[in-house]
Amino acid sequence: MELGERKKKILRAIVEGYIATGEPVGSKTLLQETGISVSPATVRNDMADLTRDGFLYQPHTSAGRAPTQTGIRYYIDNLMELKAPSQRACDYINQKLSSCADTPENLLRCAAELLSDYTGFCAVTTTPPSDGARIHRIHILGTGRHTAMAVLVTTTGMVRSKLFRCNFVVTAEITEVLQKVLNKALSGVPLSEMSKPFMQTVAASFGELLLFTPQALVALMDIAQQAQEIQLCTAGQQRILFMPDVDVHTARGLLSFQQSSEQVAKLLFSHKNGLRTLIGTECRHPELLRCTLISARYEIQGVTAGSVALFGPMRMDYAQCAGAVGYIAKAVGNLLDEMVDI
Amino acid sequence: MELGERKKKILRAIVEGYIATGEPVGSKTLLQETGISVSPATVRNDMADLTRDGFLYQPHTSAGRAPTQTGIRYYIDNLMELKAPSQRACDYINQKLSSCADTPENLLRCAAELLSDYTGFCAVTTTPPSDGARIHRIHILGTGRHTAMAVLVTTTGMVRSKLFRCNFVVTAEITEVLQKVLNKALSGVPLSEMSKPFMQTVAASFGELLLFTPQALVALMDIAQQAQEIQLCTAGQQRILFMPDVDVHTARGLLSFQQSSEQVAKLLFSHKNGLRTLIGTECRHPELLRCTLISARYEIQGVTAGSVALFGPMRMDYAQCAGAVGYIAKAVGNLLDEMVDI
DNA sequence: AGTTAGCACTCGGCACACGAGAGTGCTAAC
DNA sequence: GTTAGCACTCTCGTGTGCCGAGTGCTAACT
Repeated sequence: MELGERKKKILRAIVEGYIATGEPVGSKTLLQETGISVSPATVRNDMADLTRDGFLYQPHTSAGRAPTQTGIRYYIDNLMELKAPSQRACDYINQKLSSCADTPENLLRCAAELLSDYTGFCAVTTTPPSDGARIHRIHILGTGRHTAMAVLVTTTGMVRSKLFRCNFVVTAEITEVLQKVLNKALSGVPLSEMSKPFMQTVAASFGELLLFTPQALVALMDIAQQAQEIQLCTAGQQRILFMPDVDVHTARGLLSFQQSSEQVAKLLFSHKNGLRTLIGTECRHPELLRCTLISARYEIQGVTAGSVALFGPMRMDYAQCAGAVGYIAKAVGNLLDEMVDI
Repeated sequence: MELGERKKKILRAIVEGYIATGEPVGSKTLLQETGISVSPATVRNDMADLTRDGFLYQPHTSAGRAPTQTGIRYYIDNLMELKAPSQRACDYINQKLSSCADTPENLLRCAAELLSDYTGFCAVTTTPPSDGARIHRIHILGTGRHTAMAVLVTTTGMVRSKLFRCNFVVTAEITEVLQKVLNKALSGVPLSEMSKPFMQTVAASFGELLLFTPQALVALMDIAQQAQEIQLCTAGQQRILFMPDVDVHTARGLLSFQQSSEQVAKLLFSHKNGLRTLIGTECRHPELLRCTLISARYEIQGVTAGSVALFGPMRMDYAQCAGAVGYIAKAVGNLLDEMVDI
């Protein structure tokens, strides 16, 4: 729906006023706080139209107007001006992120913390998905008399490790042989193929070595499994209880929702690129009915990869928060670009 | 203070009634639900005494009595019978714990989850402190063109790793030499000595190799640092919002408190062995004013090590929860005993 | 046709009162 | 030391009345 200029101004003023105070905005206060020079009655007429068309609602007859979800959506799509973080904030963010850029996990943890600190809401970042990653190299190290460590390096540069117990005494000779055999058998194998049946056929080919390999194979399978899962970094969950307009019920819902990593990952990956804001029912999840989710996909080498996201209440400074999410997603992408190294 | 038998019975009935219902208990209901065969008036007299002595309080004149913190403390110390988990629950716990007993971290994460699931409250476990641990062995692996991985095995069997970037191309020859040199220089060194000045003197002794070692040394220093810190595993934080009698203020306090790992670790390690229950102000922390903390130290090879703990509301089934904390701490200790392997 | 002034109207929030019910403390008798 | 009886206190839910903010409508104006 196309709105007239004045109605746009009024809608914008109401959305921003409501965001700032949490109170429905009346025709009189609206005129005081904007430069619009018409009478309150005119504003009321426009407000009545906007209410009829679903952009505003009245909590009760003698209250002002607050924006509906539709109204906020229109504001975001047509009226809002994205606010990038200030120069000082950008400098701070870049400096912090660079200092954590040793591994992707660390960088993403740091990014989540920064975003949460900056906005005061709950931030979530994801590692890049490992689509099509293959096994690049395997290391086997002895770490104890009966324990060893399997390290898996993928073609995407990801490194994951896992300890496993052995029912034989671990010696340098054995780990060396194991490592050689495993690399020979598994180098180049896609992570997605590291299934139980496949491992059994691999194990069958080991002949007399079979005695020493089972635990290592199980560990490698676990690592491959785990490496394919998207890792989530969450920061500022405790802030959920400090968010404006968040009642216990909403807080419970949001916390419960975030307990399921799969659920969160699925939601964050349900848009393909750029910045997206979902408000209330747009999240398509009953537990997020009163929440906002702002998320951005970051890119590595020009390809859409992981996600940077912010969970907040329905009433938030969308312009500022979306600006921050977008900025941090870009920064994370750039740093991960530099990190690619195989 | 020594109480008469009937008063003990009455206090116990009030504490347990209050725990079960959350409502102050009246003289009449008390008689209905216990086998005490005296008149309500007698009970009222005793209740008046118990109130005067600080064990009970009245929210208002026409309400029954609820236990004060002093009353609950007396109940825990003198009246309560610890309830161990049922045979079935024990079997379940043991089976779950065994299946996670590959690394101490995993086991403790699993223990926290079990404790939280069993009680419905928020559980925290800690890894054993690494007092006096020394470097047992160091592995250096190439993981990318410019990245490598340092793995540190301590004399206590702990294994920790960290990736680091190198400003030279990482080859098998270099990692092998590095590993040899680092092991020679650092094996047997206590983690607590891995400080910056010490590392500088070590670096100085490397001669021409100096070019290749700085990043590895920094990584090892970081690992040593990190390995000396107590790791906390927290489970069921989202349950804080579902606990009975927990208002938003208390929930905020508890969540904020748990944000600081040092703070939590300090509190958990402030008793030396066995089972401890702290209620309300006994926690000596304003944010835990309305909370209960039940914690137990587990032992490895007969020596007090880490801690298993439960954060809950003031009103909880102390007998059951303390029983569970105690049981799981024992189970964790036993499994860690078996895991020691150097 | 759009804008404005005026005015009656609606409704939430607050204060207050009132009765019912639960549970007590006190007194006098056992 | 224990008990029965009774008056008392306090919370909670309900109902009433008033205030004020903000509206919608109508009629007049540009």
